[in-house]
Amino acid sequence: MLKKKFRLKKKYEFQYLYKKGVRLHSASVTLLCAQNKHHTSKFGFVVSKKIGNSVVRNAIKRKLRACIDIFLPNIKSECNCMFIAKDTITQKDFSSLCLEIKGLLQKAGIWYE
RNA sequence: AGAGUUGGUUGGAUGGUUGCGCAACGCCUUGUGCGUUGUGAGGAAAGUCCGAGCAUCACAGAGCAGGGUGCUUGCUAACGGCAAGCGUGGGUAACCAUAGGAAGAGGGCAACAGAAAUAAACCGCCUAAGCCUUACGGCCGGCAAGGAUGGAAAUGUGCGGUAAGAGCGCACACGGAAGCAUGGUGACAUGUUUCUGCUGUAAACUCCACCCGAUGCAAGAUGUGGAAUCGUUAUAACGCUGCUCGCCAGAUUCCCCCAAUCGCUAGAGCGUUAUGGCAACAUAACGUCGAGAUAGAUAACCAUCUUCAAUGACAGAACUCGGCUUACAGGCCAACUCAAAAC
RNA sequence: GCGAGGGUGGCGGAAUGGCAGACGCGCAAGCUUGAGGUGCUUGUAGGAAAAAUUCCUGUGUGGGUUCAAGUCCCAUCUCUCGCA
Repeated sequence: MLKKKFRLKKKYEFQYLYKKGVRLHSASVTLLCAQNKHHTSKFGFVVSKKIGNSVVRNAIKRKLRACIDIFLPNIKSECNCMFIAKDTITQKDFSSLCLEIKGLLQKAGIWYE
């Protein structure tokens, strides 16, 4: 699970990403990312009310956080990333979601082996 | 064994590994740190439909308007909740449903159909009295028994009565109102006497009785720099309520900042036992402390046990309680009803 | 968390408790034209029956009040909006 220091918290951070972030899409997730001035990368997760009730939404957020926790050593620092879930995400299981996010990070150019 | 009714209960347990929130303690490299220990969602946490606490708003106040409730007695901090009853309706029954005061305070509405819709005469029935006519019959009239309709046509049956008829009279039945008696705390029930035959609608307005000040933790408290406008002994700008009164000397807007800290969890709390009560519930004693986040923590995997099964339902605290309503895989328990084979 | 408003033909959108679907758009058929457009007329909720026509179901869903409910009351589902 991802610790709090790696998470996006403030509203202005989210607003900045919505305005300036680079958008990349996959089947069930949208990634927005941009450079930041800190030493660490930060991650935010957005799941809208349309996707399901609170139990479903919390479960999706947990899965996404677990995913990033696994990939954290392979991700470049100094980058803010936001993941927006689409409604198709409810049919995905954990392993295929991980592959999808790995592909997105590679597309964004912030992945290194 | 079948069909069914009602109520209650449960919503896995233990251990391990990897993680997350909060609290306490410890460490040193003093911070977006590490370690140890403890603790960490529900029966509905949900819907936000009611009722309270708490907070702010003249001094929390008055009147009007507006809103709510509506059989009785009790319970409760309070309630539109609950319990026990009453009346009415449904069901073979167990049982279920029930916003159930007033239409004699007042107006309003009742489409279409029908002669007529809250009072009547289209068809119909009748020529006894009066007038005309030799007579048949007609005029003047009388009647509301029968008849298309409709949710509703003014109580039903029989006898008398009559020209024809009619609660016009009588008997019985069915209501309604008032009085009295008995039982019950009461709603009401039973009996009886007198009068009486009145359309429905208040979940439309209304009347009657009772209740309600407004806003909600995005309440509010602490802290915080600058600018502008309005007001300052008055008919009070602004605010308290929609309006009127009454009260208040500071108020409003914009920019900046933190989305800071507090509020934030020991409470009408929970469990057991005893006593009182048909019950809801109350009282006493003993024990107990069980989340407090703020982009928002509870998860994943494994093993063992209980189990038909546990991989499985509905579903995630956001100031806190009491209810109501709705969603829900499966399991368990209790009480009762109907039909009837067989014994 | 707190609060407010809506749901009616294929679409938008009316309707005082009284024959549900005004009106507009769209669609279909006919007339007009050499042909098309425009214009005019008629029809158009769904289902069943060969047709005239008849029957049944229809205002998000389920109950209730009423003779009668899109309308009044209760519960519920869903959509939209506001409040720092």
